[in-house]
Amino acid sequence: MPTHFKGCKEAERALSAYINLIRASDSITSKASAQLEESGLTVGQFAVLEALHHLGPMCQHTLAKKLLRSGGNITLVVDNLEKRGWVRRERQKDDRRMVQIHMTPKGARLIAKVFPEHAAAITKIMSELTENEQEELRRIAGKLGHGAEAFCLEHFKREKHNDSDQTK
Amino acid sequence: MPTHFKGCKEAERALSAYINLIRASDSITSKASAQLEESGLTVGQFAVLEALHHLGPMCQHTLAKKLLRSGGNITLVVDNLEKRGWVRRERQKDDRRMVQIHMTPKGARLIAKVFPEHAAAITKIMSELTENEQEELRRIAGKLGHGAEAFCLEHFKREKHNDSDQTK
DNA sequence: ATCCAATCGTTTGAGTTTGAATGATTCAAT
DNA sequence: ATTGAATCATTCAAACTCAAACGATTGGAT
Repeated sequence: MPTHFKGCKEAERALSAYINLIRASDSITSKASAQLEESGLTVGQFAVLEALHHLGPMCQHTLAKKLLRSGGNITLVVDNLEKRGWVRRERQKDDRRMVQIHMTPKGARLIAKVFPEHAAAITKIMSELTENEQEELRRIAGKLGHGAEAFCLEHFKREKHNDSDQTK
Repeated sequence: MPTHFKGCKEAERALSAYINLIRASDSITSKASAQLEESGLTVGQFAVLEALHHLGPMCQHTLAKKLLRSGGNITLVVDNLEKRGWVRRERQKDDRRMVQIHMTPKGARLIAKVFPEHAAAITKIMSELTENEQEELRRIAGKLGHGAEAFCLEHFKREKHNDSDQTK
């Protein structure tokens, strides 16, 4: 490498954006996890319960893909959720390789309470930004994260729109 | 506007932005760590070496504050860096509670090689965004991450053009 | 029917991270 | 000088994460 760096200005701009992106993400994550901790939930546990809450029962493999976690990780998280009586495993009859994860009534009550709290906390944190800034952040960050398939909070919108059905 | 669900639209906007932010951060972090892995460095190890590279020797407590990590974590990371001969510990004479962490020549050579590679990788990833988008991302994410004190990559800028401006 | 590859969940080992407890050292106030 | 509070590094237990190896199950090809 010679003394002058080929993309000095470009690198400067990219790294500044990168640093602030990571920092913002860390900051919000730590606030959010502190808030979840009060309910006795870890971030991973919340993600699983929320996916089940909004999308219904599903097998662990689907869960792993949706939450972008390894299969082994899902096994552990579901283990812990099962220990606390928030979900139960149910072997599928037609394909015994799969295990459907169902929320228990207790788990459903928990997530029904915690999710709005969590959403409100996120909303409050994001309210440091103007509406336009939030829109821009969504758009720009969306371009960077296209590799990631689905994060379940995404389905929050749909739930809010068809408000009449909560029957599971 | 009679909204019995206060802030529905607002929450929707906030959560969408939040989800994309986290997703983008995860995506970039996984790419970056994969790239660092080729040099045998973890993200935490890179962060420590980089801090020492740009800011000079410092004690572990300072390192922990700068990198937003726990003291125990820094001890472990420094342990591992020391095992591989990249840093050395040096008890401070004037205050024997503190241990200054110095980079070895071997560590200096490593970070001098790896840092430009890493910066280039980040720059490439961020080049999915236009210049304006990068600027906007930096500005908006900066508003959200103000709680976080200092991430050492930040000092990259100053190092790169310390001939023109020093507002330090 | 039998074999083979793919899929799914679990287990294991290694790494990272935190928080609490511990021990050493320093500094300030007697 | 002695005590007591504060600071710093280390250690430990716990949790989370991944990748790889493994066993069970399924479906397709022969």
